[in-house]
Amino acid sequence: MKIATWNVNSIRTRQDIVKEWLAKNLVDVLCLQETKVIDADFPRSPFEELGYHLYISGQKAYNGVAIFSLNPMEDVSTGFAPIVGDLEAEEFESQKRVITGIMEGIRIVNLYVPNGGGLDSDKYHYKLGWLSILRKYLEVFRKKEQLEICICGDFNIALEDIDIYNPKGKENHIMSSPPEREALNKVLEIGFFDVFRKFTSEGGYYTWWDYRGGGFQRNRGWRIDTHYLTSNLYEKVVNSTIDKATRGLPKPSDHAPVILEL
DNA sequence: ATGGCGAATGCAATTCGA
Repeated sequence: MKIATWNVNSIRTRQDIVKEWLAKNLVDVLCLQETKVIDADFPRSPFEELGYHLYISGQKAYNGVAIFSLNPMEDVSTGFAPIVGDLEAEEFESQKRVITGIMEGIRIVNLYVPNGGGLDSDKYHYKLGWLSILRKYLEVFRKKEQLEICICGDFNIALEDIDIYNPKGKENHIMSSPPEREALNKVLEIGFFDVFRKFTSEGGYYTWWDYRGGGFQRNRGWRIDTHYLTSNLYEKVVNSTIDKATRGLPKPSDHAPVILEL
């Protein structure tokens, strides 16, 4: 089984690229972020024609997540509220960044972590608060279900310096500041492991390259899109790769898809 | 340090992303 994650930076703009990629790769599950479209306007048919079931949670202009699955998913929900309660989730429900469902006994959680703006901005604190609720959300699943969990998506955090092309001075940079790393590490302490690092320990592998300044051509990138797995699932994974070639296509997303194989 | 590029909105210029 293959589970992929891809921040597409607008599903309407990237519709053809995603369809062609899926037709070639036919992954069992594709988790998308930054779909940037309300559910009523989501381009469903190209993907349904390939045999996928679509589970979507979008909004106007920003954010938006979706899961495409070859087999139907069970117990699909969107946002934090159905899991942690309305009161805890209240502040975070207007931005569509979370969708989950069960696929072949695996709880799959697709996330678009807030960008965070500048250090110490309102958006930065929103990001840290969001990660705190995410921890509670995942703890509920761990307690009430006996399922292995795959969380994947755009985390907007590079956990280690080797995940950044030039880590020098990046402790004061969004996506690599110590409080962000600490907040994500607290989530992972529940029992999640970075599956890409099971296979690749060296640096130089990235999933996002800035559109500006020839970031991709110079391989000035960041590894911020990942799968984190509970231990039994982690042990079963046989491969984890980044499809860097998609970033070199005409009119690409600034992120490349990441694929794991069970 | 700054700005650069791209998308959405909505029709020019601004907001947002990372």
